[in-house]
Amino acid sequence: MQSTPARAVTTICQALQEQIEHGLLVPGGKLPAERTLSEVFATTRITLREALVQLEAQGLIYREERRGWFVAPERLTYDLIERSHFHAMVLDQGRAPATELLSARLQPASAVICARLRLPALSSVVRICRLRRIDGRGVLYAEHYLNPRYFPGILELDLGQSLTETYARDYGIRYGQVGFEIVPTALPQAAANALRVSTGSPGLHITRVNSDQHGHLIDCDLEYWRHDAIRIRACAG
Amino acid sequence: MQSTPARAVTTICQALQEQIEHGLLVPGGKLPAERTLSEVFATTRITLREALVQLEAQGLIYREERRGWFVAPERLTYDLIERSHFHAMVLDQGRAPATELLSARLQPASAVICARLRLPALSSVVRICRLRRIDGRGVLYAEHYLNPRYFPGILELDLGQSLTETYARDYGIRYGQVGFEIVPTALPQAAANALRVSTGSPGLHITRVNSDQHGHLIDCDLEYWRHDAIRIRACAG
DNA sequence: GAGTGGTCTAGACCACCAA
DNA sequence: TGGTGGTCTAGACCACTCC
Repeated sequence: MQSTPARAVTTICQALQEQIEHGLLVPGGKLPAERTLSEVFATTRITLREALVQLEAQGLIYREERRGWFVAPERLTYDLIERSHFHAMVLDQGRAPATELLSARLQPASAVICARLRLPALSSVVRICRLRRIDGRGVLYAEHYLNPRYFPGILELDLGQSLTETYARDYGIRYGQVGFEIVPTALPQAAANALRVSTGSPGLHITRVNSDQHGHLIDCDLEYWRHDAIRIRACAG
Repeated sequence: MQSTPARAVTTICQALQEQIEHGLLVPGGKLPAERTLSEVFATTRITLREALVQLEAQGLIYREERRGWFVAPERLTYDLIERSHFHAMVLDQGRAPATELLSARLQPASAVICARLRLPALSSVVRICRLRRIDGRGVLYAEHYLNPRYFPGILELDLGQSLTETYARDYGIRYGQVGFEIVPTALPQAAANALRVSTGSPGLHITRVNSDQHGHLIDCDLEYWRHDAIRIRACAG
């Protein structure tokens, strides 16, 4: 059937996959060192790494820059329609969310952001960069861009919390229409660094453009997810 | 700023990226041979290939099994809300669609399909496998599973056409509610073969579960897209 | 049949993480 | 400081594509 006569890489993938599926390697657990594994499978590190990269692409294992390889936990389900925010979503699914504020400041908007928010050239926007974790593992790097007109003084608030809740509590703003754009691509430098992922590894880029209950474009956010950490759901019709 | 002192791989990526963005390499065009490129950049094939794989992950270039590397065309925009079908979508975006029927038959449903279509164990389903192309390039491998109860005699019809139109024309069935599930993962063997992609390369897996205008679950399809060929849009609220 | 990509070997050095 | 992962070298053979 299969013309390929059992590649070394394939054999290694299957062996590891079997061990993982049978629970001999637990989610979040660390794999043995690459050199050890390459001895176990009687091959070179290069070949072994190719197998690991393939399992990484499948989402079965993941890598932490310079720390090693780990068994991937279950994906988070992200429902496009039931607009929940990160903390609630993660809690609902029995996991522990955390948010780390990386930076927040007022700055000139890039051309891309001006277009998304329909702002004139050289407008200022509030830019908030955050890292989100599930059970301690960084899964999402997000850049929020807010139209400052709707959010006076927001830089003084606690931005480690849910923005959705801050909007409602401090500004009386709730989300109305939301536009999504989902693109599978490599993680850009900033996202890769924050997620401690090697540069150029596959990721999922989600752009959200948010309007409030009155139809004003209030903000947008650029989300970069580890590709193995997410499953998107939606219902239409 | 950047602690890394300009890796060889990074340098190569930037050089190629620049050439592509400035149109010296046109979409669909073939890159020079790997050995040629490795000489141009004064490095080994292994290192050069790593750079190519990274550009592939970014969606800038793609590979055709044993045929070489090519510059990736623009992505197709797939709108979850405006339920259009493949042919119409592709035409609307000024491209040329094509569909190739790979197989079609009645067979016992797998457990996964039974669950999706809420069928009892060991039910039979119609399974239709197709390859879809844009401007001649294979971008989507799709497996359709139809509840045969709603589609008597469908295996006798021309399945190279739009199923959506066949449903409407021959069975008076239109789509009602549709459920989506989107998961970034490696392409499985069958999809990789059909798309002439190397096994285990990254892809996007979309599962659709379709109801008709009366709310009956009529079919589902498992779609496997080249990760660089698609951009998903949706609007909610 | 020539050339290409797919696969694999057998090393090496460095930077960083953990102990 | 030892071990790990990140990166790179300099080859090799095979199967397939394309001429």
